[in-house]
Amino acid sequence: MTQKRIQILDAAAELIADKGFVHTSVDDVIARAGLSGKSHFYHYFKSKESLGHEVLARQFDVLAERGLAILREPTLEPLERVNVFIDSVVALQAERGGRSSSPFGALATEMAAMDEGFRVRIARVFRSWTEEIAGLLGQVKDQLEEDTDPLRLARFIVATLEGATTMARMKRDVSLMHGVATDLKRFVAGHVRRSLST
Amino acid sequence: MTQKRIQILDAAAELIADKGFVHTSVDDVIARAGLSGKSHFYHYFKSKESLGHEVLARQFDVLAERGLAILREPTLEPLERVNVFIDSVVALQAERGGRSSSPFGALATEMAAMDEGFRVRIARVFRSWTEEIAGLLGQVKDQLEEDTDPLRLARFIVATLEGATTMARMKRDVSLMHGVATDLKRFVAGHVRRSLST
DNA sequence: TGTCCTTAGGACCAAGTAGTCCTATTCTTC
DNA sequence: GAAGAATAGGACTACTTGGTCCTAAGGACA
Repeated sequence: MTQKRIQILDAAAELIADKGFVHTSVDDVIARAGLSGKSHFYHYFKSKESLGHEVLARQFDVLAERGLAILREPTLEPLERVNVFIDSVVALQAERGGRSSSPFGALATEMAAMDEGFRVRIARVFRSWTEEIAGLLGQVKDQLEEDTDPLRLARFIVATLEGATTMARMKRDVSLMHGVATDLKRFVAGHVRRSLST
Repeated sequence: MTQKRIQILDAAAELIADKGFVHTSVDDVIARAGLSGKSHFYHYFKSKESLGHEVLARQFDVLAERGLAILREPTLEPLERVNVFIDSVVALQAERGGRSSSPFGALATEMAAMDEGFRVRIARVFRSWTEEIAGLLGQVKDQLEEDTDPLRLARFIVATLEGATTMARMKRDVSLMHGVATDLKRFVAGHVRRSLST
């Protein structure tokens, strides 16, 4: 029952990642997902817009599955988790050959511009990542320099990852993400108290 | 003669920043620019697409030049120029009230997805900034820590600024860019040799 | 066997849009 | 004052697209 639904979601995700949401027609999705026609599609989704919402939500879920698992991994030191998280974003991007999506992508930008609902959803994704990381940093605040603001640092991390992703996609060069990740980890390390850092 | 053309370009830029390229109709542009009708518009532009190209090109020029002008400002110390550049990106975003406008905004992303030429154009802006910054850092390499890689650091700076811009736009909160900018400048300062930094 | 969900397929509508064409009037400029 | 460009305005075409509606066949399950 949900099987076909997921097929549709996947087909749509691919098409959108490729051509953007606006340039993906319902008929495209129907063809790609192997549906019989409009009625078949509308049997599963109320509208194209709701499809878009679900695609975004699903994309976030996929990323969240990986990302949040890392950020909550109890066997790792909090700061180490942040590092592994950074690497995982890079890895995910590399593995998808630069054509990712998710909030750390461009599809989001396009969708946000055309629909306020989408924008809000994406803003929420940014926030949840930021808060998750900030929470983690807050846990180890005693290990950080006194003037370190966990929230601000978290925002910085998220912003940089997002920027690196976009840059990599535009330049068609995933490799540069590694360099950015290296510096980003160093940036985080720079907030660790000197007395503890060695 | 070019006056009206510019009016049209400006009107289109505003509309596109607001609703995206696809959702901006030629009639919208006509209304906003105060033209008499289709014929009036097509008197100046060959097609909607060519209008899009020109709008984008114009924005890029303004932005790229603005950035490069700062990075090449001879009266400032190289490292100071980088700081001013960072601030200027923030200022630009703030001044436009978080509304699109950046080269990595809605239009650029949307167009990049559907047109290879646009993508290349965006990549070029990234590259010119990155190279300019890297060159600047290279000039003062003797003032920097030995393990500092100018190119990598330059990429980091550009990526972070881009990410912060996108995040600010999504969250409709320009203020968070200030925090990112502050941290970014501090990070750059952190690469200056200890013996020189005081 | 009967019921309900799924798949099929197509007709159709309403709306919006890019772009063409045609005719006039006004404004510049030589 | 004549020529050409700019402005005005509207009719009209061709096409795409989201979405509705209707009918009917196949499958699952009780």
